[in-house]
Amino acid sequence: MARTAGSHSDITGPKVRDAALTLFARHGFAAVSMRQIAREVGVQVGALYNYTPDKQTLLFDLMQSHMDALLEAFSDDPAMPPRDRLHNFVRFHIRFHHDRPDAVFIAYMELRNLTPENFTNIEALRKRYEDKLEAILRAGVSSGVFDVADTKIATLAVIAMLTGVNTWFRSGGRLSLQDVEDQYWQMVRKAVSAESPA
Amino acid sequence: MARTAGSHSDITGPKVRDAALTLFARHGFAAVSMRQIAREVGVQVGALYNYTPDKQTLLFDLMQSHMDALLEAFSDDPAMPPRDRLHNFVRFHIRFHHDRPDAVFIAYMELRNLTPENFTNIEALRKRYEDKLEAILRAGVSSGVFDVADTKIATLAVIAMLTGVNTWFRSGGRLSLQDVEDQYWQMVRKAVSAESPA
DNA sequence: GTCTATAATTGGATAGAC
DNA sequence: GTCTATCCAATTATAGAC
Repeated sequence: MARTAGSHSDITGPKVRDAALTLFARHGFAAVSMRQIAREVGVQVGALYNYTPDKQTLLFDLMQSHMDALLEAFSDDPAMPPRDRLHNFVRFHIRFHHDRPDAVFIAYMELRNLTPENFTNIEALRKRYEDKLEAILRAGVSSGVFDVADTKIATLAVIAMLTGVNTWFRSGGRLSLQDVEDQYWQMVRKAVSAESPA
Repeated sequence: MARTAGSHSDITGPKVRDAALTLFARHGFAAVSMRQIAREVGVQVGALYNYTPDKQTLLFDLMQSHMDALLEAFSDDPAMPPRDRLHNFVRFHIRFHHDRPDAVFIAYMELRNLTPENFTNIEALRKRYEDKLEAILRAGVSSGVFDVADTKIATLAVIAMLTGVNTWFRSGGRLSLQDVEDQYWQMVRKAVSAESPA
């Protein structure tokens, strides 16, 4: 029952990741030292290296976990009408990103601090997520309910618009997350919908 | 006529700013050393301090110059129809940002590396730019040609969408900048326009 | 698993010669 | 205006005791 004194791998591991996530988001990867992370966790700097081979891998693992969770959490039903699938995507994207602002911030801002191999890996995951939205838009264009000149551009435009919510929205203000979801959905829906003939 | 040997303030000054802009955009402010900047310029590190009191001020000056240029370059005519004013804004924003990707990147990514006072200053400039778009949207809502639930949210949504172009578009590919402008204009126009009754 | 101590390097900024 | 030399603080990562 009694553990080795000072042994806490099951609890320290997550704390290292949490501390790194918070600090990297607040100050930036390059500006955060391993000593700062250790202080936040409550251990000495040497102990961190039981949980990550180096600082770069720590960053990469955080980004990969985030992208994996994103891909895992999104579900889409190709049998549904494109409009409903898009509505589902908009709500999901806003809510998922709102729930983890630090991870989102890091995943977008620290790409340049990844080694080339790690960068390629993360970009592939991002591409897989974009492809899910593009499939929805393409289905809608095929059936005539959507009208966009280029589904790839529309995909990037919609994702940029939705992710932008994280730069200004925090719960507890004048608007609820539901309000935000509703308003962005109206804008996205109109932006990609086919217009009724004049 | 002959200058003091080694005196090049008129040429070194801009070179310091150019080098800092490029390096900060590529690697991030915190990851770039004054020695790296000096090497890029072709001087020793001590010489840099003739052009900036410190590294923080160098960053701030780059961001402030960018925001000043942005505000200076945009022109709007409140007498024109809101739809034309919005079209003008979309084209201007895409083109201006496309022309200076490094400055745009820094202005969005390095806000957290500013001192609190400098941050407040830059944010005020950004707010002034956002207000220009919001005024256009408000005019269109008033006249009935636009329909958005909240002009502030629509402003942020449109700017996020348009600025997103910089993350993927580079001249010389499959699409011209004109193509991109046209497609984003269609999406923005539809997103904020009043829908014709069914 | 965590600690202390340390190696080896690099950082921003300054002083003083030219 | 630029250079060389330097100060002092901070960095990542490792070694070895417990």
